[in-house]
Amino acid sequence: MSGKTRGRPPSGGREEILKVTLDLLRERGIARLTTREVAAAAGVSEGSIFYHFGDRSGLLKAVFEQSLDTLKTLSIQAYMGDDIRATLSGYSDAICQFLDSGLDVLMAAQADVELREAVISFLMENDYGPHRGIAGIGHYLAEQQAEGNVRSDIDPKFISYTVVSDAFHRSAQPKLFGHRRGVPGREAFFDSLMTLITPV
Amino acid sequence: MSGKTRGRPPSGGREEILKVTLDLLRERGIARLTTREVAAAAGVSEGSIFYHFGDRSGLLKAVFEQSLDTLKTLSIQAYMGDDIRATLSGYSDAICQFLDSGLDVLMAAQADVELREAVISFLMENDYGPHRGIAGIGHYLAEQQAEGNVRSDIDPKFISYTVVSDAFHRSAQPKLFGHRRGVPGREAFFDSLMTLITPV
DNA sequence: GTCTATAGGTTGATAGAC
DNA sequence: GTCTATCAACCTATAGAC
Repeated sequence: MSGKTRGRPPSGGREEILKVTLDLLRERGIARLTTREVAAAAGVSEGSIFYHFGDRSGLLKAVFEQSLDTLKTLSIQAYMGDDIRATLSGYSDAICQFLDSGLDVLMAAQADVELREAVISFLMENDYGPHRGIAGIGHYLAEQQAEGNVRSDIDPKFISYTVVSDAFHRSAQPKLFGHRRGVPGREAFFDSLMTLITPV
Repeated sequence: MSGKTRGRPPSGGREEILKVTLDLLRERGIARLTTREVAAAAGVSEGSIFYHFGDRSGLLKAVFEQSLDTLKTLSIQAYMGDDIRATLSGYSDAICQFLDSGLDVLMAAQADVELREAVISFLMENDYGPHRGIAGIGHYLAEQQAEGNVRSDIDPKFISYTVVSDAFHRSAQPKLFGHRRGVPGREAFFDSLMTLITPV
């Protein structure tokens, strides 16, 4: 490996196919995603798609893995600070940003058993999943608790789970139900949360 | 209307088709759901499917609406009592029970723009959605708060949202990620929640 | 209402030239 | 690596008998 992304960019075709596929997937849904339309939208021939990805399934898996692999860089580390609220809120925001497209991918995979299993395997192998975020926030809060910045009678794990499941719900509800009714604004959510966990 | 389900059951064929469709949909995914296989599994001819539902889309919409319409009977009313924990826990359990198949339907609909929009319209028309549960729990907790059974410095709406988003996450994570890591057990979750909202 | 048979239209995939 | 055919398979939907 001499650097970069490991031997590729001879003609951008492959990357364009990946990009277009994800776009079409999110707009029209995986059921309407045909190799024909991908080729047309990407400005390449169908042959190119099969040359690069083998088959339709291979194309989809590549798109899924590329999308989900952004989880690699998603860590609370980048948001950690003394301001608990800012830390939690910042990280939550980053999770939502990932889920905006990540959830579409995850849900699209549910449309086909084979893809479903492939995606779950990929997540397993890389240890990707909500448990990471939950654990990360949990450790952070435990530290803050040790320093007396968080009420001592609560379980950090519970709070961290609450933060992650909020981000999850906040991202998923609009997609599945078409609206945000019932979901508190970010500010309101963290206002309430801080009220609960701040020592008296 | 003379009663029952409004003029139907001449031969159970229609109901069997609906049942089998939902089963196949959940097992193999909507992308692999063909009218051919539904007919075979239901023990009817393809013609019957089109006679009853017009087209494949009609079949899917019928299945979706039938599944989602069980939300009609999902209310906190049935679980309300003086024991706050039992009330919340019982209702949460009922939500999860609905989501077990409801989420599969909701996510399957994401596979096709047309279905996606049809489902969202259906939900809108019936005012189905998380906001209902959130509001219901919110009112209940506000009452309990007025009676001094819930800490007075917290927003009932925040807690109710937390309960619903937990049920949501608890149901969704196993489907999307294939495991429950990071998700606290029901008991642990409500233990922590009660600790937070119980007056000192 | 249910079945059989069949038509019509897509779609994923391959082969071979450049 | 990319393109231009082209194919074989499959799937939705219809027509007509019972």
